Amino acid sequence: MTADPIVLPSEFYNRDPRQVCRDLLGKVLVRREGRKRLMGRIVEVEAYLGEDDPAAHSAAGRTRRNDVLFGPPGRAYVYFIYGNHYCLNVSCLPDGIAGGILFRALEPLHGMEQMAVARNLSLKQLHDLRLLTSGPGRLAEAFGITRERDNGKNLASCRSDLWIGDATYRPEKIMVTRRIGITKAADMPLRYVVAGNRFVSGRSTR
DNA sequence: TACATGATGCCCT
DNA sequence: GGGCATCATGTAG
Repeated sequence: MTADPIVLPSEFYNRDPRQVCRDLLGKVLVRREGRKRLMGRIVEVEAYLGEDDPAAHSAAGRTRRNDVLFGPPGRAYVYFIYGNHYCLNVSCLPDGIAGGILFRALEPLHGMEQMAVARNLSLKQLHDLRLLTSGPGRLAEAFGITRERDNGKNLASCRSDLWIGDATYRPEKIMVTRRIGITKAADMPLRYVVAGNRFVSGRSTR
């Protein structure tokens, strides 16, 4: 087994979500299951700016549901959507100021078999690895992420069983587009993708 | 207490 | 390309 990547400190997230988005592309999401590891390279994220962003969960002010977004940076904000799916976010900006980033797609790096089991995919379906982690609901399911288990967890600590590590990999080119699946503030360019990466969600991989 | 809605994915056509 | 499952949350009443 290769060594774990170095965990990114909470200061990394203590900035404008748009800047964190750019720097997060290419980093690695790690799930520790005992001695085993699930790892995926971050290739698609979306910024949610806080109380001034109509599309953000924090737009209506602080509630029990979105409390993590208002808390300290580098924490996991997990919510349940459409009665079916969990989505993973990380909080940004200092304690008291809302802001976060939605993880939309990963490139699987390690533990693909276990991800397939978590996604209820057969070996035959495994011919396309995009089915594992392309899309926010998919990647959450592949990594076993739920609100009960992970909401509020510190992603900036390698003592957590879910955290984000640095990587030597740097995306050649970053593309910025509109965010997916929202109606309010839909034309704001706040979705960041690794250009040309085949694990980016959506129809056109470009 | 009731109801509308949603940062999705899957299956069918 | 479109319909639909399925439920936590927030808001209205």
